[in-house]
Amino acid sequence: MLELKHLRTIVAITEYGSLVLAAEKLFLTHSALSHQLKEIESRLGVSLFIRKSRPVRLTAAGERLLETARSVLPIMTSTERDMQRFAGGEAGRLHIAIECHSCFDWLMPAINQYRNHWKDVEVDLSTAFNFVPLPALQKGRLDVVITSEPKPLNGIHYEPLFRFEILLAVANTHPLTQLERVPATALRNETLITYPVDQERLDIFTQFLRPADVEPLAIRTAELTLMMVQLVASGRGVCALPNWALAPYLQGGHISAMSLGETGLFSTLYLAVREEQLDTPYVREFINIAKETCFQTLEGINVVATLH
Amino acid sequence: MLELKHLRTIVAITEYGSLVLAAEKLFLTHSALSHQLKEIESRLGVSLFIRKSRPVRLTAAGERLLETARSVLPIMTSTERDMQRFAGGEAGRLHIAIECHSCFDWLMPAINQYRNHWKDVEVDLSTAFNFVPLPALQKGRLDVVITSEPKPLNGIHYEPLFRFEILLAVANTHPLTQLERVPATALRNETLITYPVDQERLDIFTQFLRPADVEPLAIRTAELTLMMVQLVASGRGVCALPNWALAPYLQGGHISAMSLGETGLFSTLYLAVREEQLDTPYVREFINIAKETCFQTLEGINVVATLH
DNA sequence: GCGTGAATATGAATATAATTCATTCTTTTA
DNA sequence: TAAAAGAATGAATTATATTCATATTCACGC
Repeated sequence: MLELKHLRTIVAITEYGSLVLAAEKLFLTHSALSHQLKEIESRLGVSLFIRKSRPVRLTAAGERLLETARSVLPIMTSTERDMQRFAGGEAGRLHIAIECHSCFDWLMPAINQYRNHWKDVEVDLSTAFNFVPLPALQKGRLDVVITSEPKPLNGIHYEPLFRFEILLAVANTHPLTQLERVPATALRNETLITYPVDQERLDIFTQFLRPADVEPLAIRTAELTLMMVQLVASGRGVCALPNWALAPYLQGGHISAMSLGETGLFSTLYLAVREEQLDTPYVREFINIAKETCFQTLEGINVVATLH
Repeated sequence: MLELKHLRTIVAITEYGSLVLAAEKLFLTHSALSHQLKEIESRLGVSLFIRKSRPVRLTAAGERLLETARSVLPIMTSTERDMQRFAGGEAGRLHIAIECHSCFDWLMPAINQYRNHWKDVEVDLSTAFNFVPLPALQKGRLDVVITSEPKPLNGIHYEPLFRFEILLAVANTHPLTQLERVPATALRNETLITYPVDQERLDIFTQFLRPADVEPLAIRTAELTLMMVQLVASGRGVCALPNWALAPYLQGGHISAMSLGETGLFSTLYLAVREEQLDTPYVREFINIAKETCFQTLEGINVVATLH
């Protein structure tokens, strides 16, 4: 019933004091304004202006409407400005999910740095341990997924971040420390400690043990890297972790680590986004900052990182 | 560009989770909604909903728009409700002007009583000593005029309030107190005290002195009734005032008063409004309260008031 | 008063925008 | 994987807003 154009009309008429002038400023003929005014007045059942006097004066109802106009129109203006910022890629939403437990190390600094420059982007981080994140990315529930499995999907772009080696961590006193490289079969006598996720999502199984048709003696889980390392250090099992996740413990001499298999077990971490978002400034910039930050972090802990 | 219907659309879609349901609630086909949504999205250059998922989800831009909708739509609703109250005559404006100095006595209580019941009427009182109020009433700058000169004018309705006698007030020791009725010629030797307004507006001149072709010895003015009475009491002049304005001073015995001429000088006070407003509840009610109140006031001071 | 110029109002014609209908494409669920 | 429900699309239709041409009203000067 009441529309914004009526509010704009009220404001213009009171501001310029006449239909003719107001019409000009609204890029209309005075006839159009007259019709519009008449229409809304008869709809509302009140008159808004007293036309018998010049300049035209507001009635009490007109005053009330003007008050509304003065509070509503600025809101609309600022909303439209914000829409432009969304359109221009200055503002937006970045719901990030990580599939890998150890990613916090470099992702947190990245997010903090990013937030400083992109105040109008709503950043949200969640772990994707209990759901498959890529379909959610496709459907727009997520905007960024950090994964090491770049499954080709319609409309999804994978940006390689870095390549890393998965090492087997063992206690310093463990007999396997005698070997340079650990064959799959060596794990037949070991308790393997993993994150509590589906084996399908762990390279140690999919890339190493299964191809060799090996099952470890036992499997137990731990939530955090630190917990896994402590279990390993006390000789209660072994675990496979990225070199950069193990680095601080290796440097502290708490545990030892060896390559897996003849060639070593390598993996690449990817940042997945929707293709349509690839050229959006605030997304593009997140990718850049993420790359820089993980590089710096990896250098800082003295792990050789080979970009894909 | 952005219109209220878009805000309503956003709200409905988020509330019902689907275009089909939202369209139903908005009394539209889902096709119409789809077109509308597409149109505004392409205009703004942003997408507001992610349609790939069901129920449809808001994008960040959509969230921002929803926020605006939630703050703006209630304002519009309450504005429309207020418009209905204006239309129904429950709310309005009552700019009152009085031409007669002594009217405050009964008008103030009337206005106070009125305000209690009609909170949504903006009451404003001004004196019309320096301008002619009736044209202003015609043109809508005023809504009520209290006058004793019911000049027939297009679209103006005069509601008679009461008839009263204008008495000549003199000092208790004044020789004129010997007379029952004072002839015009008796004022040739008197100083006449009046309100500081044009003589055209004073009945003592237009109805009494001029017809008899009499001019008083001298004329001096005073702003307030009390001042006039004090001047009269101390023998510095005489003055013509409504019986009800003089009543308290007569009862106190401070001054004396006599009728003017053979028949006495009478006048009637009218309440003037625009004809079109006569049936508006809040105006009608003001007329009623004004009538009641001046009756009560006049009775209270023991002055016989004859309603026209 | 009465006439003049400027402002506003009105009616019919026109242009613009919104809505529907019919159909296709997409997503979800059984 | 098929069926059903939801959403998108294009063309036709309808409703709405605007203009043009003209009439009316108002303010101001004589």
